[in-house]
Amino acid sequence: MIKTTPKSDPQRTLTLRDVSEASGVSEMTVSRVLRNRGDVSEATRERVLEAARKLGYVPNKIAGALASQRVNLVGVIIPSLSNMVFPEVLSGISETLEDTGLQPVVGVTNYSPEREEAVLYEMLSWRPSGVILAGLEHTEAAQAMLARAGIPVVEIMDIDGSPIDSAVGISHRRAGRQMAEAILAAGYRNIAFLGTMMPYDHRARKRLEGFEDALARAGVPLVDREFYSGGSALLKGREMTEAVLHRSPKVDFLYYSNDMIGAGGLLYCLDAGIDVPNRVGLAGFNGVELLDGLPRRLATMDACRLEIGRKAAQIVAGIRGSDGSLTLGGEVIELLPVLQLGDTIRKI
Amino acid sequence: MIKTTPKSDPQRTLTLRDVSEASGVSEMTVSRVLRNRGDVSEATRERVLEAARKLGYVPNKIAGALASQRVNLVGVIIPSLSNMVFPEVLSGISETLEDTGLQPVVGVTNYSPEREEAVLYEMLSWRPSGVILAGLEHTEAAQAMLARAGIPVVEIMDIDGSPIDSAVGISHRRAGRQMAEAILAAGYRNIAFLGTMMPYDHRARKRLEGFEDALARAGVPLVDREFYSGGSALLKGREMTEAVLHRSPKVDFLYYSNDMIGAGGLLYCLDAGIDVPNRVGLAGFNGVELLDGLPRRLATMDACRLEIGRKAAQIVAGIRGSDGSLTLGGEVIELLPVLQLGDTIRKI
DNA sequence: CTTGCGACCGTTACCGCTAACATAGTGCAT
DNA sequence: ATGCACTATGTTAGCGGTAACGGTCGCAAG
Repeated sequence: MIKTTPKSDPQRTLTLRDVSEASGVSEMTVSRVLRNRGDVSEATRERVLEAARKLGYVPNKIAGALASQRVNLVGVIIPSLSNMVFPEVLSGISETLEDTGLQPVVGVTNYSPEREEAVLYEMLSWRPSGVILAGLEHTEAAQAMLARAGIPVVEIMDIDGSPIDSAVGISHRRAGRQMAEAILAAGYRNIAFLGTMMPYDHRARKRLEGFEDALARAGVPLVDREFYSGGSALLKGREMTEAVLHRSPKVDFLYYSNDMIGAGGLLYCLDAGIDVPNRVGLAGFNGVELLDGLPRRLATMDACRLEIGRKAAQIVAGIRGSDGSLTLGGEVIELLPVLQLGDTIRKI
Repeated sequence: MIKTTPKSDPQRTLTLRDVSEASGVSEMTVSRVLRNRGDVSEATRERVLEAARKLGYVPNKIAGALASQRVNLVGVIIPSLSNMVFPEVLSGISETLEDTGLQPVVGVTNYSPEREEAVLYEMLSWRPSGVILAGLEHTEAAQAMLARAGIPVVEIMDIDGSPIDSAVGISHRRAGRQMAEAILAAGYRNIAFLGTMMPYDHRARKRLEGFEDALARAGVPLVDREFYSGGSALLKGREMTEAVLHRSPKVDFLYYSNDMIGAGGLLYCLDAGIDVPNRVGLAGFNGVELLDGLPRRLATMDACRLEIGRKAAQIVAGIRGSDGSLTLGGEVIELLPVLQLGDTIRKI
């Protein structure tokens, strides 16, 4: 039986057969040429490429993936894009995925476990060759799906918990402790916390836990705390700072759950003529680039975002690290954030 | 012929057949249940759903898409994620796509036409049901691919040019002109421009063109200009502002190509004790949320980002707008940005 | 003159799912 | 009883590629 394609419709989307007919070889040979696989003579290779180019053929990866059982996609699931934190992780991921033939596909959950589950389901239904997702907390169904998927799963950002497969991140509890210790060492004793209210921002919660833990060990209670949700973080930082300083005048240190509200607080203090870091000290978390432009350098901790992205991508792609190490799965990689004192914690 | 699946391997990825065997109906019926299509009795529906749930079945969209020739993906191609502008457009897109069954898939070009072409090729090879991409400037090959693809194509952000299919955006030339007129009306006459150097940021270029055009018509030349690339925008804004004000002391207005460097400039001026807006006026572009937290409100123009995302998604999804209008393709929708004078242009 | 082998290219049988059509049962008016 | 409309389910034939294997041809070695 000879199959032919109707020449009539010029806008039909092209298939391998079109290229094969145009170049006088079999579909298989065209496929081989376009994938650079198997032996094809230089002459036919060029003939095929020429035909494909002229026709404007774009391969159908759907068919290809179904036939080969291989998909060059990696699902990346993150809580938010408006955070500046996650785009940076993404950079790390796509950067190292670039020369592996793998491609990241991003899904956003808005910090909702249910949305995460839905996004994950959708992604797995495209049979990606790996999944990278933020955090260690997921719905039961999501965990089951991941465990069943039979692909590398890397949970990033956080390592305080038990991963499904691999994990790359920092210990937020330890980060909170470290910051508390630095603050105590600088002599501050009336400390307040300002942060997000999001019930599902587990990492911010863990930082606060570590922070309070270290304070408690030194016998220093948290003097005040203030939470927010939504809105412009910079503005919220201003407002919350004003509120706390009015409500608790004796407060001498403000620990923010992220740099953005910390920056807002810093701007407020400078505006209000408050002596930073002597009257009040400030610290944030993340080490965002934005801070470089501020009048004073906010104390913060770098969360190793780029490096987390890189390592996670390496695991999914099965790449050796720069040190020659190969992570096969089931490993936990802890990165160590660096404390940057900046200009908003007084030197001892 | 009776097909059976080997029960041996418990980690084999599941197919419709597994669910069909587990629930005692044909694959087709399972397919119908899972897609909510066609008539299925309540009894079998529940039996099937139960079996699917218990097995942890995740459909294979690759096979489904190939068979049905329908893919619920929309390709979205943008220059950058670290700009805050594009995530907001994305929000608009995903928000309106949410209840259409369509799903956005994001690709990033880093302002490189070649990367855009590569990303587009990759995307089209997944046969999405629509493409949304930033700007009207693309490589020839990219334009050809889009024209051949036979799907809705929406070019966003900019309308100063000729679109392939549909376009939603603002006129950046006009935006530049409007800002120039407002600045002139406020009495400023020694105006400088500070912006990105990226050769492929066509929209910034067009704004500058419109800006200079309006100045020229009033017989006012641009006194100075300064370009940057890379680095922290806020910091660059500070540095560039300092450089310009030193080099051209008579400058009385600084027009920035985006709000981020504008904010840096504003912080510099406040630090340096420069009287804003009397000694020097400032204006940016975009209306980013960040600005709300600044000590003074920077003059800017809202670029209608959310609305652009929404409209673009509506076109791709074939949804009626809130006014009942239905865009079929080939239309250009111009949105009108709103000038916000803020506190950095003196009132007349 | 075979034989063997590698380079090159074609044939066949799927991949997992769905469109389209076919079939069996059921109730109801004729 | 007969036919018909309608519901609920099954059967068949692909979708557009690719893995695996088969064939052909030219040429050097036996």
